[in-house]
Amino acid sequence: MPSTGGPPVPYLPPADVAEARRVQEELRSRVDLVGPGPAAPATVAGLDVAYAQDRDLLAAAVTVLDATTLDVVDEAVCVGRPAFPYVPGLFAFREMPALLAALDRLTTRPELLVCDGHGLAHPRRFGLACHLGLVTGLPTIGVGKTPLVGSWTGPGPERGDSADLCDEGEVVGRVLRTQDGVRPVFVSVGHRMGLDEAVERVLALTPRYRLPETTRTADRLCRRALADAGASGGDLGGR
DNA sequence: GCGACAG
DNA sequence: ATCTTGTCGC
Repeated sequence: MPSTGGPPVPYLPPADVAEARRVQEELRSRVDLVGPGPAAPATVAGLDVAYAQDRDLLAAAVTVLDATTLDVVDEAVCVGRPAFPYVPGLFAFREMPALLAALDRLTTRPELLVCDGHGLAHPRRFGLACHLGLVTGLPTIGVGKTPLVGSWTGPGPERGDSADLCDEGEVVGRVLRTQDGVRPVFVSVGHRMGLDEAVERVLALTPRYRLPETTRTADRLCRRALADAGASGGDLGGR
């Protein structure tokens, strides 16, 4: 029986920065960094958030893709207010409430979540992808566009070339070239997934562009939702 | 003490 | 994240 990492973890909004760090320290041991995840997932979801700083608004989007065709088969958004200030390393507390609300609005249950941000590659080894994995119980992967922690050498210039991302003497992720000659992305395990497996999934999601199709579709959706929220009066909701 | 710092 | 023109290259 594949483990889901124990009993469900509720999402609890922290009162301040110190409490947020304590929550991460407490939950980090419950992450499953090995997996394996689904051998051949039928669906993969992408999550992303867009901000309108000046209006104190945010839109969280989830798109569910057919893992083979990469067509969008389901999607949901949630427009709301940032739930926490932006503090590097505590990023999850800002976006999670809206992301969870969007996930709740899906009509299907994706088999894998690809997050816009890191998982294990985090100062306390508990980035957004890990937290989202524990709370949803789903396998998750973190894909960051820029590093938060760690150092590396390489990777080679071609699609598929990669190098270990190391921090404090441990491998916390993989720096992966998803297209020939483009800047690499930073892949790390979120939950219920091994690193090699995560890298394979990301490559399967990047047949053409630097970023996974999941991230690209979710990005377009949350931007559109934010624009609509401004055009249609400004009331929240998500439909 | 000084800088760095996912989105 | 977001604010933004032009520019290099396929």
